[in-house]
Amino acid sequence: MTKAELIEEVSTKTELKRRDVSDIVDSVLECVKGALQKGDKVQLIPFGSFEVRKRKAREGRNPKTGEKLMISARTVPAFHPGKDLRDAVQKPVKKK
Amino acid sequence: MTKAELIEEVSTKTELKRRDVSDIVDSVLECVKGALQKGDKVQLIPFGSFEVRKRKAREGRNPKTGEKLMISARTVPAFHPGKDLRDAVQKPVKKK
DNA sequence: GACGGATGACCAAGGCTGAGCTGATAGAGG
DNA sequence: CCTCTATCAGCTCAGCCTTGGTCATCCGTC
Repeated sequence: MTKAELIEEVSTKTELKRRDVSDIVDSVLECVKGALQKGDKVQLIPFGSFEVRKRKAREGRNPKTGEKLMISARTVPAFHPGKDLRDAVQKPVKKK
Repeated sequence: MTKAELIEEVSTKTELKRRDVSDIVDSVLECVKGALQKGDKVQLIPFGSFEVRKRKAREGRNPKTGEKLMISARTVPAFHPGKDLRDAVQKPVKKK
């Protein structure tokens, strides 16, 4: 599902202009990005939370050449799913 | 940052009603959840992608008692950050 | 606006899985 | 049309993930 399809679906659901939906979705992503830049956590309860994770430096490896290389410590964006999402994606094999 | 603050900020940016923003954000999350339930991937380029990840069954451990326990295989929601996000959360040490 | 219900964070310790390294290409999205 | 992402290889270690109770907080209702 692409952003266009998502916007299509949302505009249908909410009966709002696709332009507005697109605008809002874009702004939401901008805001989340901004918050993460500031190191803030974004909580979309009960959907999940966006947060930044510190990654320590480690020894990686070039999968093509097999050469060892140093991966510097970095900050990566992470998403922690909420209960709603975790439950939703579970296969209906086991119904709780 | 909570959902309310996010909506506040987005409504300010887009100059749209807070009610509409809230409605749309909610619908977006619903759509993403639905797509993930179907096993689809949701691409919010260049922000990132939501996808489901298969987790193999493994032997866990009760951190309280130390007892071993079997963790059944499961499907978990995951978020893969896009280039924009990955770059954004990096410390401004290196400005591109 | 205030309260209640619900959800998330937190913590313990330890083991193993999965992410992620490069980079070129192909395909698709904006 | 340009940019972005997925994909793939093999290998390694670090981060995560488990339970469960409690506390804070967030959302929604009244």
